[in-house]
Amino acid sequence: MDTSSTKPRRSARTPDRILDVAQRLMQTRGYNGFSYADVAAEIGVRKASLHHHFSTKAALGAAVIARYTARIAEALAEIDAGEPDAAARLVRYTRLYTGVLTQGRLCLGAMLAAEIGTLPQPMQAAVRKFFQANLAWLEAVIERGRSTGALAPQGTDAEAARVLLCGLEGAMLIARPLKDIKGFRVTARALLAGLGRRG
Amino acid sequence: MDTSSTKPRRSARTPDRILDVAQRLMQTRGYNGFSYADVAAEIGVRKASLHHHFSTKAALGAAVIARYTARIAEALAEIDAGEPDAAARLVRYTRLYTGVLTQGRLCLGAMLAAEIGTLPQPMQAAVRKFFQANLAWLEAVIERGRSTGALAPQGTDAEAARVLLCGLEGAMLIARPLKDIKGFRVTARALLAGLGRRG
DNA sequence: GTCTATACAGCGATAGAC
DNA sequence: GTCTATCGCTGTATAGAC
Repeated sequence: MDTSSTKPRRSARTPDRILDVAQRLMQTRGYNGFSYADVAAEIGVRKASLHHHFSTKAALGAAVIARYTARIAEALAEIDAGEPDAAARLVRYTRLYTGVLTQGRLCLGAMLAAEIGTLPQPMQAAVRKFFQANLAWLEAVIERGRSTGALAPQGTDAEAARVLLCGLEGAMLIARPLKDIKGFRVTARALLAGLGRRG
Repeated sequence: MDTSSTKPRRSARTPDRILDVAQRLMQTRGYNGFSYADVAAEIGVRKASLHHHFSTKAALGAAVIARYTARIAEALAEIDAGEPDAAARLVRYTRLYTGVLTQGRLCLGAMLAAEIGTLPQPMQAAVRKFFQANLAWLEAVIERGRSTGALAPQGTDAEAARVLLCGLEGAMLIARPLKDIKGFRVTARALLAGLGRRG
């Protein structure tokens, strides 16, 4: 999932800059691994100023995941609009992940999934929504691919969607400790191959 | 990965009890999500006493991941000793994951992988070693399965090993926010099916 | 909208008595 | 090996001036 920001121009409004920095820190260090002090230092304001825009850390976290999910939805809609072929749609989907990983980031959903038990309740619900949206889109694409003959996965559409989502999120998760982005690309390709005609 | 403890009997020595509690907290809340105070309260001692056994939190964290990796190695050796068939070995491997998940825990490796950028350097290296050990074992099992005809995965043995590892870790990661352990089981089964004869 | 100043809780860690 | 006591720091959050 890219969508780190459409254009991280310095002239962005302060709330957006806060969201950008908070999102990057959440994707690299986790929700429990960053503080208002980190964000403030990077934006160039004082901690207290952040509270004017996002009253609590929980509110900031919720805003970040909400924007992230919305941007993913936009990205998926763009893929649908630009790619008629199901297999090509999935390739573009995996490229979203590659984009994030090459920035040294983890998918925000994956990071928050790991921390799920420590998150404020609204964020927990948002994480769940995020994965459900991804699964729903993938399932629809796979269904389409099966009907046109572009894809022939084993098992149900829902199962194939989940295998792909879990495989990509897991590959991203593991790529960073292994310091092996190339391995992620290979794994992503193998996952797509598994959905192919001979799958 | 189970190995939460061979026997969590209450009469265990204090260092072991500390390790047990710390491990469970690390698997449920993450390294950045628990404190000495949490462990001390649960063990029934004071924070200062923990420092007598593990001088720093980093040392405690390193001890937990080292023990975890060693126990996994034991579990894999047991599988090798007890199961000649490659496919059956993989089934037992996935059961290790199911055991952890049904305890409400995440694989320790997966949790620490998410937090990797915030961990003390020795822990980062240990996480990497953990995944390398898992991949090496899986690759050997898959190679054996291919040679006996029990398995016929697409791609190389290394690719198939990585797809399985990433798929299982990712499925575990996502199962908790989705509150869907059943979905994990289905996904694990689908991943194994993908390595089968028609794969 | 940003600042200074501050409150207050929690953190990891240490000293020294028992 | 465990305790009490405490240190220094960082965390989130608030009050009120500018």
